[in-house]
Formats: sequence, C-alpha cells, structure tokens
Amino acid sequence: MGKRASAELGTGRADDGLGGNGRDEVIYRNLFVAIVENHLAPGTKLPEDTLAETYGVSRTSIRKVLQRLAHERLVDVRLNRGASVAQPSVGEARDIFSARRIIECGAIAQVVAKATPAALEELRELVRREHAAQDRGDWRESIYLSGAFHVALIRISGNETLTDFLTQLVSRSSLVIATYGSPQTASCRHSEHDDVIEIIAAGDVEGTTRWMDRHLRDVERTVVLVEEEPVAADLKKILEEVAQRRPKLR
Amino acid sequence: MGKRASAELGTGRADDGLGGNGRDEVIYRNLFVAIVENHLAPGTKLPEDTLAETYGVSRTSIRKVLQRLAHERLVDVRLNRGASVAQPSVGEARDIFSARRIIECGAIAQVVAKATPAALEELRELVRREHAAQDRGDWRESIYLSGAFHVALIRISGNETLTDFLTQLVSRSSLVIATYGSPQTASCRHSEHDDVIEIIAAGDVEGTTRWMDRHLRDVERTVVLVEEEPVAADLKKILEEVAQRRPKLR
DNA sequence: AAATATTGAATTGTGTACAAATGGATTCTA
DNA sequence: TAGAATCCATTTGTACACAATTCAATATTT
Repeated sequence: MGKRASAELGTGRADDGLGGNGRDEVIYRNLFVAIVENHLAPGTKLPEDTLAETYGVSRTSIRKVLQRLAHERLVDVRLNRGASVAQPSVGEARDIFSARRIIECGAIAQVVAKATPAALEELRELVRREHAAQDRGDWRESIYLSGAFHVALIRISGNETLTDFLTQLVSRSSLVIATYGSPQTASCRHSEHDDVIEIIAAGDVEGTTRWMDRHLRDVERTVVLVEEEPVAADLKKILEEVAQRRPKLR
Repeated sequence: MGKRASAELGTGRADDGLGGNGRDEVIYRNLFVAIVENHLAPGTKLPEDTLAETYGVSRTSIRKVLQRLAHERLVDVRLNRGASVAQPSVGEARDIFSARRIIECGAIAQVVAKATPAALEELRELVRREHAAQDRGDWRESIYLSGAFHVALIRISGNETLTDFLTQLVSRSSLVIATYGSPQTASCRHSEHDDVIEIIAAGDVEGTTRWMDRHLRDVERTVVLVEEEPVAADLKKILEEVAQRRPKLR
C-alpha cells in the first residue's frame, strides 16, 4: 500500500548538498508530507518541544528541519515565536501560480526534446496511481500524486535546479489549496494528466505548452480566494499517525 | 563609498520568514557577499570554529547561517565534513543559465506591464553605479551590481517568489563565473544594460524578451567550461576585510 | 619500499543547560 | 467594570560540553 518509492515529491536524493543525515531526513520527510498532504492545517503551530518528543530527538535536530522547511516556505518561523505551518496570502498564491506557468511552460521544449519512452511510462504510472487514489476517495494521496506528476514532468528536462524550484512551488500550491480551496474540487476535476502525455509523445511543443498553460489556469481558478480562519489541532497525534502511514521510513 | 542601500542583491527584508535575528543576518550577509563577490574562491573550506571566532559567536549560530547558504546552494555541506564554498559543476552551470533564460524571459511581459518611471529610474541608477564601478576597475562591485540589475528588473514584475528564485540563480551565476570564467571578461563586456531600459520604456515585450535571451546567452558564452584547481586561502583575514568594507552592518 | 594498519589531533554532530523573550492570567488602579 | 501593569509559565535563542567521525601522519607488516 502507498508505495511511492519511484517518484517522490521532493528531491529524494539522500545527499542533497544540505548535509542532512538519515534521521533528520526522515523527520523532514514526515513533516513535509504532513504539511503537503494537509494533515496539518495552515497556521498550525509547530512547537520545538512537541516535535522533539514526537520524534525522540533533541530540539537541535528539530530546529534544523524547521529551518529547512522555512526556507522552502512551507513553515513560517518568526523570531522568538517559533514555527507554524505557512499560510500563503492571496498575493503569494497568485505569485506561486504565475511562477509555475512561467517555469512549467518555459521548460516544455526541453521536456519534449528529452522525453524517452521510459520517462513517459513513468508519467503514465503516476497517472494510474493518481486515478487509483481518486477512485478510493483518498484525496490526500491524490493531491500529492498530482503534484508529483508535475514535478516528474519537468524533471524530464534534466534541469535539476528548475526541478527543485518547481518542487517548492508545487508543495506551496498544496498549501494554497488547503488554505483557499475545497480539496475535492482541486484534486478530482483536474485529472486530465493523461492527455498531455500523448501530446508530449507526439513531440508537439506548441501543443504541450498550450495545454500546460490552460491546465495551470484551470487549477488556479478552482481555489477560491477568500480568507479563512486558522485552526488548532492535536499536533502530536496527527504526526504519529502520519509516521505510521509510512512504515518504510525508519 | 560603496553605498548599496537601495537595491541589494538578496531579499533585503529583515523579516524574511526565516526567523533570523539581527546578528545572524549580519553574519549571513557578510558571508553571502564574501562568496558572491568572489573574495572566497569556490571550494574554500568554511570551518565552523573559524567562522565562530571571526564573528564572535558560538558554532550554533554559524551552523544556522551555513545551512541557509547551503539551501541557497552557495555552500556545500557534506555529512561530517563541514561546509565549503560551492563549486558548480559544468552541468549545474548550464542548468543555472537555462533556468535564468526561462525565468527572466518568462517574466518580461509582467515587467513591461508594471514598469513605472520610478522603477525605470532605479534601474538607471544601478547601471550608473555599475559603470562607475567598472570605470574604477572594481570588478567585484561591478559583478555584484550587474547581478543586482537583473534582480531589480524582475522585481518590477511584483512576483516575490520569482524574484527570490532569480536572486539565488544570480548568486550562483557569480560562483559559476568565479569557477569557470575570467572575471574581467564576464563583467565588463556585458554592460549593455542601458539598452534594455529603453526597450522596456517603449513597452516592447517582444523586443525585451529577445534582448534578454540574447544577453543571457552572451553572458553564458563568456564562461569557459574547463575545470580548474581548488584554492585555499587565509579565510579569517579575508572575512575580516569584507566585514570592514561594510561598516553599516553592525 | 609499498601497502596496510593504527593512532591522534582536528572537526563536526547532538544533547543539555541556562538566558531571554513572549503571551496569558492575575492583580491593581481609576 | 474597563484598562493598565505585573507576574509567571511556556517557549525560543544561544552557548557549551561531550560523543562520533574524519583525515593525515606515523608505525607496522610483508
């Protein structure tokens, strides 16, 4: 169940140039997933003590992870006030989708040029898993895989730097959806991912670019840009559940 | 001398969402400038003790700064091996410039749309300072201001997220130039920055995009893609000199 | 002499202790 | 009772100490 070994959302590489060892990486990954899959609502406070207890390490390690997430704009860290799950503003939300259009459309030419049959098959596999998640009503996994698809698509370009940027944008998009959109709308309707694979396979740069631009505008349109109220929940319990859902990380 | 208050390369904002207080910020800024202005050659080791002594803080603070720089890919941090100034590979260099073309060209439309007279005047001021730096042979300041120009241009788009990405790419470009290019070639020849301001002022999106694409390809072409040898230097001394050059930071 | 093993100084990783700051509850005042 | 000031519990910031690891120099073996 839930094997997502092949194409994670995120860098995935053990040596990411940030010097994180295995344990930090697991903690980071758990928090990352908890935020991106919306187990932790935007605005949720993330006290260092609680996290340290939860994962059985000292605050030192936790702080490192929190700073990394802060740099990826998934958590907000304010001086002397600790960390909390980021709440993108409306302006930020617009910036994020605008940036996605520029990057994802801009990289299409190289993606089409380098799209091997194996790469396309990997995309199809992601779409299959996305549909499966939708069919069983797992909208969290569905959103996650939808994001993973976009990242996997751009990764075909071979540009790691751009892929890292997009990974961040896609993660933050999940936060935007969690903050402003109704989850089911955002994830279910836009499973047109099948279509684009064939356009890419046909070598149609123009068509792929048009598809991507329209697709991203569609996704953006589903999020309602109305402010909502922050929520507080049982952090420790949630994190332990997320940790259990991912037994491979040990 | 060297007043660069108006348009720094980097976020500049005190509250950057990362929770850095004043002192960390100063240390970060000093190291950032030392790396981007090529006072510290790519590959230079950055031992925590030395930095802690230099800035009169404990290793704890230093580690935080180093991790931030690592996340911006300006330093490499390897497990149990410490930090060193990043040495972009040839592939990374290509990725960086490719990403810059996509982002900088992609954002042009919004830049032209939002370009106010005040914004254009700020660009002109940067070009003036860049020329002044060139005229007195200060190629470090010249490279710095050249990068600041590109960032300021994209900042006009109003997209902070994209601006942050470009800031990172421009910083890393400095590292690429330091690693593979001869400094004078890279900074002096490409002071065609004047030209683009007028094209923007004319509201010519197409023209500006073409200019930018060609400009970036020109810059990329000046860096010779041949490996070189790492160097070791007197780290502490260099950092103290850089700190003194920037008296406003206290 | 070359290759390998060992030792130790130097450096990084991690936990803990204490200082500083925050925010809420209580008390005081008008 | 409303508002302001104060106090205290909680949480974060920073320094330091010790463990673990690396790297290079020396010693050992063949």
